[in-house]
Amino acid sequence: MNLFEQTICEMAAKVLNSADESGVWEPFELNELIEQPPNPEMGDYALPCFSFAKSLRRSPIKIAEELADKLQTDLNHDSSVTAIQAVGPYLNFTVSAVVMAETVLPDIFLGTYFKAPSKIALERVMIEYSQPNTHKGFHVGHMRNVALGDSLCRIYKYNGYEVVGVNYIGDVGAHIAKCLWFFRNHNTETPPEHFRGEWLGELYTQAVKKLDDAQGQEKIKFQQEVSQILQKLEAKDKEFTREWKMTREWSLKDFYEIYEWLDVNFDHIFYESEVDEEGRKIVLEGEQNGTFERSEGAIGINLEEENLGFFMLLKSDGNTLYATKDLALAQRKFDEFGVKRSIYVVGAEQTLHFKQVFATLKRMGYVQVGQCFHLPYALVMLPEGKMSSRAGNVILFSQLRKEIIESIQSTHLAEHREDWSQLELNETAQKIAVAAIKYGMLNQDSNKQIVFSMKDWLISEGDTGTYLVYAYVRIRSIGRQIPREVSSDVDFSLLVHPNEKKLLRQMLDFNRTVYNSGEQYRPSLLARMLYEFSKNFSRAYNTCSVKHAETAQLQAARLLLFHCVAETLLQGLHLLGITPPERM
RNA sequence: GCUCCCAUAGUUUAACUGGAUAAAAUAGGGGUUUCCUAAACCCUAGCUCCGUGUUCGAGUCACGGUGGGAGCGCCA
Repeated sequence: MNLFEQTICEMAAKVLNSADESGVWEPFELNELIEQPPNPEMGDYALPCFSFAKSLRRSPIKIAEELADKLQTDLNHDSSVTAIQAVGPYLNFTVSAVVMAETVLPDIFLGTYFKAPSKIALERVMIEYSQPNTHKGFHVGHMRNVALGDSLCRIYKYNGYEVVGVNYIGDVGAHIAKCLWFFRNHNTETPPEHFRGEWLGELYTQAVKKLDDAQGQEKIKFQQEVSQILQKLEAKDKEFTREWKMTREWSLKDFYEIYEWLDVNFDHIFYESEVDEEGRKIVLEGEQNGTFERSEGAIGINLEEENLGFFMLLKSDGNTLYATKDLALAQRKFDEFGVKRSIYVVGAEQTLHFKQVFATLKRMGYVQVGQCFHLPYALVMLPEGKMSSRAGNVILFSQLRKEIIESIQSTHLAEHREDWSQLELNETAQKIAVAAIKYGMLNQDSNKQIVFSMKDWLISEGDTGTYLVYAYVRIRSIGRQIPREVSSDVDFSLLVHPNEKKLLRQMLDFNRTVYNSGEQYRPSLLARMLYEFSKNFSRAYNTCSVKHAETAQLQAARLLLFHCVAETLLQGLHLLGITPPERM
């Protein structure tokens, strides 16, 4: 509850309790009801009166009128509330822009505002995301996961949680055997200098195709060869292990380069290869003590009670499954990392899988499963259907990155080519590209599919990441041109323009928006707020000039306001994983 | 066959979790640069898949359809 909400709730509680002797309204209860009117002319805060109708036995419209009448006498000149009016069934409050500015601007200027949430020390939470497979290409679908997970890590940290952001890389399994099979037996090319991991992904696709296309005797022969490689890998055969390690490094090198470019950092990286054995052990022990059962040669658990069917945990040939390793991984998260809360950022197609994993962990006696959450997100699709490394119809991340950078360089940065260093041109293009990609992945709800079309991602107008960073650089540009130090010692009463007030309101609500984004697992809330915020800045930029302010006092006040807008935008963008350039 | 997700201007998405006149972007039409970066701003036109129900009130909840996507024991 901020200063304004508190004042409003206290005023409303007082007058409600005097009107209704049967019930007692506490200010904090009323705070739950507080909303924001659809447009600022109606007011800044609204109290809907529907819920009072029953006990007061009057229509909400009448109640709002009566309350508004009674409250008029409570208004005085230095109050934070400047006007109260009834609009239909709503009681609307207009608050003082001056008080708002006094409340929020000095704190932002000093930086204390952004440090407040982290002062509350909350529990340790692990966020698992990215999970790419080695020997496959990193495509734009993987990017959605990375953007979501990274942003959530940043938001949770900001909100006071102790965050452990982890990756879980798939470096074992049948797809690797297929890739190596093709690499050894059918490949004629020499590995390229760069992006060897992507090249392996192509080999994998070719391997799948060759296996699918093969007929009769040949098909059987191929399948035996692949199966043999898989067994040799499982048995830690020296030669194959060496080859696996070498090619695995190629993929990892690609991944780490991408993470670095994206400014994504993990606190820890798990590999499937390290939990493989552990998982097998857990399942075999579970079979011994009767938690799991053998069925058709394989081991699994009957989850009919939970309405989740039969969950396979170990193949009949004794090889591990994805599920096997997930049990071991969960055990490590709880036992070794002591996490209280565990978030899995994984595609929605695995919703059933995680329900089964969590149910199995519960049967095994892990009470912590109550704090395990699968955060699903919908796929990035191609117009012709699902992206699949198997089928080879993917848009590689490296291609998206390359095209966006080329587009930025040629259409916008060309004009600076004469006077900027090559280094700055490159860094600026990178920052804008990262903004465009991450914002594009985060600005919509995660349970909605994204149909990928390259031309959509090259747009730099309107509701895009580029727009946000452009707003930021324009504010910084103001600062460079005004020969005046930013100071919080200004006359706040000069900030009277509606556009300025909108900005103040959004800054006042910033920390709450970040909090909600985290608790609801929705970085999109923050992304959208920042877009609206940038939009409001752009409007203010056109209506409230700093350079051409009528008086020196007004200039100083606006300079402070816009400086604070830039600081807030910088913080917000950072929480989305975006670092804006200082000029563009 | 069963289960889950999605459906809103021509297109891509919002709507504070059941509240006020459904809001942006883009595409379309028109305008703004002797003045802090026109990657911007202003004006204009255009929308809740179809039924039934729940209640003061439904884009939002329930049930039944239609269309798209995903999942359902040896893939990850």
